[in-house]
Amino acid sequence: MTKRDIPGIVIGRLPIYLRAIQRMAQEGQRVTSSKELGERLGVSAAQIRKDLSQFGEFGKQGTGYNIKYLSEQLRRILNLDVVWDMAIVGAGDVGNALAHYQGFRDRGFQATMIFDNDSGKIGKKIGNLIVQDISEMSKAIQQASIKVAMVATPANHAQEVTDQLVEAGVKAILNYAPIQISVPEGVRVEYIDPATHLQKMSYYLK
Amino acid sequence: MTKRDIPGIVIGRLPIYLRAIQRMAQEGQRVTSSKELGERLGVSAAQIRKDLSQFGEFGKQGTGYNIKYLSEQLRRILNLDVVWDMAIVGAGDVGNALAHYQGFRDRGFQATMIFDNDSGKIGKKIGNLIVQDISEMSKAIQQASIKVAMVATPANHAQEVTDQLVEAGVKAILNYAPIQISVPEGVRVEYIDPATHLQKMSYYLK
DNA sequence: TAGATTGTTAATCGATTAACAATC
DNA sequence: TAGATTGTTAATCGATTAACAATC
Repeated sequence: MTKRDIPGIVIGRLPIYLRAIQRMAQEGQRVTSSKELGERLGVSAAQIRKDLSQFGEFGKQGTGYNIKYLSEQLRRILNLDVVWDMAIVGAGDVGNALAHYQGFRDRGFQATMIFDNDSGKIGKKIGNLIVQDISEMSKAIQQASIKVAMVATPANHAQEVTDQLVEAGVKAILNYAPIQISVPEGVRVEYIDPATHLQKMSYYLK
Repeated sequence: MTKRDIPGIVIGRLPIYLRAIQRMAQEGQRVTSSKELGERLGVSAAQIRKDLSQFGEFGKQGTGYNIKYLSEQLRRILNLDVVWDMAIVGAGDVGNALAHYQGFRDRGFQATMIFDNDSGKIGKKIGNLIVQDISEMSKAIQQASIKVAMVATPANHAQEVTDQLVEAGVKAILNYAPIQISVPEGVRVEYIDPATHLQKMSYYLK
């Protein structure tokens, strides 16, 4: 099943919009406009209206967008009306920080498993997870029907770990290893690599 | 001073190219082509040639690009022929992982300071850094002429911390707090928020 | 009603790709 | 020489913005 053809760049902005309006909601605000939201995010009002119009009509002329309603709609569109269980692969510093991170739950995700291949770490507790042997990973992920994983291994293990995850049925991978990984059609990968962000900024630095 | 007008989207791809060819170099490869690099990264060969041609002529017809030479050139373009000192703000799980992260050094950066406002953390050692009181931050950053910082505080402190960093002369901020921050002209900000990446993927998840 | 703001269309702008002469 | 691949131009494609009728 392929989604109706909405550009990936639009999909990528929806979580940004959602984050901003959820913050507005927290601050007690009830209504916003494409103008206000755009100013807060540094994007044009027209772009916000255009993006949202791909999915329906969520605003009212003259008044703008009801924050609670728009927030519900965005969460529905992004499939965030459920909480997705996640596996973490790698129990080093990054895996550790991810296991402790409190910010996922409110935003539709929770880490429920963490794996490593280091016998010194297996069985240890990190947050409320117990580090499992990576040799158990495939079985555990299949049994729990896990669809989302975060890879926090060294670069040289990222591809083999990815292959195992895909084999076990994972469909979305957030890769912290500083290397491009390849996956079959139908599996999504996003990358987090602080050094590439820093390097992009250092271009402007002198 | 403004750089000659090269699109930010091009600058953003250079670190990706650099990462890939440095890996090729590690694997002992001497030469590559826009075709090979493109296939590895999932971008078109034409795009790679076009991007690189913004900065000079780095290849040879018939043979391609010398990896060592291209790598040097990219590092020069990105101002990575020096190591940039960085400050970390926030000594929670994220700050801790950043302080321990071994991957920066090879890529042009090193964390040399970490700050927190929790008296229970101040004075403690994280990796080879000692957590300093955030009230000392401005002075310390100015004295060391630090230009790059990573913000790893809760969202509600990110803006005030940013203001202090900018005031102290920081020009590039990597923000891990899940909130948009505003900075004056001439200061760059990049964002890392795992939840937005996950939410982008979950759109495609059912 | 008057003012504000939406959703949408058409115009503009910018980025990507295809094609190819040059040349190693 | 023949084959490969660059750097660059022109064509295509896609994304953003401006403008405005509709309407709350």
